[in-house]
Amino acid sequence: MVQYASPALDLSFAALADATRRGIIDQLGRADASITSLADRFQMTLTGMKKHVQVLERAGLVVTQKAGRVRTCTLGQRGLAAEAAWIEAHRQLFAARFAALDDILSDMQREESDGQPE
Amino acid sequence: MVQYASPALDLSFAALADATRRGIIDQLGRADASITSLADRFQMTLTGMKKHVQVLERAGLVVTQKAGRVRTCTLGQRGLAAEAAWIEAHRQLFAARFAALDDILSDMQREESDGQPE
DNA sequence: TGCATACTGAACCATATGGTTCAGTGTTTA
DNA sequence: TAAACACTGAACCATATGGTTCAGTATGCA
Repeated sequence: MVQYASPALDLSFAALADATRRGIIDQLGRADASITSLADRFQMTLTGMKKHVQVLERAGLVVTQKAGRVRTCTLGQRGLAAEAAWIEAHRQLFAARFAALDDILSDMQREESDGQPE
Repeated sequence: MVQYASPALDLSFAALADATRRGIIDQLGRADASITSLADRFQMTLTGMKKHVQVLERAGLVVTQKAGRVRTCTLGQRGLAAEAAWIEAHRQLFAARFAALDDILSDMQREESDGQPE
């Protein structure tokens, strides 16, 4: 497991690769929530939910704070900026590749029609 | 591992959660490549590279085709549209949550200054 | 024909992941 | 003060991941 690149993106994309965790982000977008309420909603043990929240926290997507006996989870201020940036940059890569392909295809078509005037 | 949501996003975010695989996408953005050339560039065995390519392929991000004895890898036409859509939608969620917090804070400030006129 | 190339598949390994249970610890509240 | 609540941590389990090696198979070229 050589590391030539962003461990931050590793962590956040891995965090997003699980439906439960994407659901937690959805949920926290509506309102802050305790571990217990999230565990209820996603039908999971407290321990299981805590692990998911920790994954999101390590990725910087969620922030938690303990007040008394309840730990409240909130969306992290960092947001999804870095992830959006990577995705957008590479969306253009995909698009450019297909544009290049289109060029080749239209070149081929031009050549073809050049060979057969009208 | 209950599944209430998009296994497609599970696959693609998981595929993106690895620096080598993000690097492969980078590379394929510049030019199509064989398994061998990718394995060379990322200093990995053929078998190891093949596994990465398979992960990308299962996620629909890469398409491969075998001609003779060489398998050529290309970016998939599907692109990163679904992933971009999810991220953008949730970026707004994050933003909205902080806008709400700002409102609360400015309310608090207003109340405070109301109590202490000039 | 025969050797080099390019991939493929099985088997293996260490570590990570997604979950559980059980046994705590610290906080509220009746 | 005692019971209920909210979380925490350790231990365990099955499966997935990221890699390897080794032994093929199929293709291309001299």
